[in-house]
Amino acid sequence: MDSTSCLDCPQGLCIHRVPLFSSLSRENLVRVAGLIQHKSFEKGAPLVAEGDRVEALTIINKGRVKAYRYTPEGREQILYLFSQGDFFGEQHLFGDYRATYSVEALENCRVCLLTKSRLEQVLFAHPRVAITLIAELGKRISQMENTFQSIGVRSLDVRIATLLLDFAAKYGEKTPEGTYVSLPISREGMANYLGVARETLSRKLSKLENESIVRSLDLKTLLVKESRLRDLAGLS
Amino acid sequence: MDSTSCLDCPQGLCIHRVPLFSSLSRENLVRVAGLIQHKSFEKGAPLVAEGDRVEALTIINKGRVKAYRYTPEGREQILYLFSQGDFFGEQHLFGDYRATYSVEALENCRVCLLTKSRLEQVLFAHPRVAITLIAELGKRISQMENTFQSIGVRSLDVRIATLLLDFAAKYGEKTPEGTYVSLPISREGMANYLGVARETLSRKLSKLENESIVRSLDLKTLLVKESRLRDLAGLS
DNA sequence: CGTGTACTTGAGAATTGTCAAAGGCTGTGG
DNA sequence: CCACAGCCTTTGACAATTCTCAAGTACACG
Repeated sequence: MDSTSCLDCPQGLCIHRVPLFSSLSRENLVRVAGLIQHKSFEKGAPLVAEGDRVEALTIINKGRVKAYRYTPEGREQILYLFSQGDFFGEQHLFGDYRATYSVEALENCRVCLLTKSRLEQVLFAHPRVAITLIAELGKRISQMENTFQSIGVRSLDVRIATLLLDFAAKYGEKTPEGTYVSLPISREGMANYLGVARETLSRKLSKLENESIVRSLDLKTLLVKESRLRDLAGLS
Repeated sequence: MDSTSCLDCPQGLCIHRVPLFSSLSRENLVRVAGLIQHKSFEKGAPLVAEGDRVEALTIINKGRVKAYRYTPEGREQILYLFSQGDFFGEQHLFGDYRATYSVEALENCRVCLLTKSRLEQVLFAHPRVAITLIAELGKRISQMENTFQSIGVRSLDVRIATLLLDFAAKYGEKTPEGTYVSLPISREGMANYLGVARETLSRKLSKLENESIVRSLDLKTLLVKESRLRDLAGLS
């Protein structure tokens, strides 16, 4: 849990990889970098707890994290999976000031932190960054709309195919035999994400395995045939 | 479908009611007002069609509209219901440039339009507005997270209670006998919104009526007991 | 006052949830 | 290196919920 300025970054300016600041010139990038702090978290460590006061925008530099809440019934509901270049916390900086979800490291990770006042400073000085931020939020909203729609879809098979395709796009590596997907979460996590029982997901995955559409190599690794998933998802 | 500047607004500056511009001084409000155009739409008229090129941020001035898509199965999936003070189109101004959903007037309505270039102009000149916009987007994301979670909730009864409470908060009028809710959409619309069959929603509403939790006065008007819905929704 | 649309209700089929038991992987300690 | 404990996952059987199809009813509109 060390905390250092971005200027001390071993590989130089890490924020050049953050899309949020892509509109900045090298000079301004250096200036912004000076405002950023770093932290590292070990697998399983909490980055934010629901109800916490949020002080900073967090940008993922390395590793994956999950954002989740507990439902009234005590089930963990995953809202987001963030990885390199993603950010979170912006809703709570200019609004309620309290985190509405918890965030936990799924792997060892490193993040950039930009406090509220420093972010405001950046936004005032660089309107282009504000517009990029607005665009990024728009993208996130669009993604949520897609998720939302796929939930409205009655068929669970379609929703599962869609989820696997999302994972393949984000965490997959294409090979001639298919796409190797490194799953960020357990079956239980996926089931909760989809809002179904763990057992139901198991059965559906088994069915897909029988049909040679996916193959479970490892609990955290799946070999999937994207083209056949697309058929199922109705995208074709 | 007349189109006039906001300065010609009958009741003076209508944008003073738009939260987005709440940070502006009267003077700047007048300046921004000059950049805004108006349009009126009759009930049933399309404001945007999916796939259209989006040229302007649209702010609802009067009336209600629905934003929706068609699922692959041909079902209409409602994504948002917007009413006075709400806005839409921002995702498509700084990103894909194409609308990812259609918008239709549910009642006669009037809207304010701010074109992309003019909005950028405003955001550059008034960083405070950009921050307000970011905050508003954050709020919308939070709402979507809530919706998302309530869909993750297995029990349909809970989801229905939550929806009715949302409607009561937005479109309800409290009286000693309960809250009179003017429903913006049909039963079919609600069912699609929840992602269930029309018939299932009917049955659930009948059950709620038997338990004297809601009373259907009219297809578009419901008398609901909010406290009992809150019990059902598990909020209490 | 009819006609069409939207809504409600019923019955059986299909899907999913729940509970219980068995299987498999991981890590620790002998 | 093996045995075992603990946890996650899978499978099975049955219960509960929801969907689909079909018929009947209420309401809005011309």
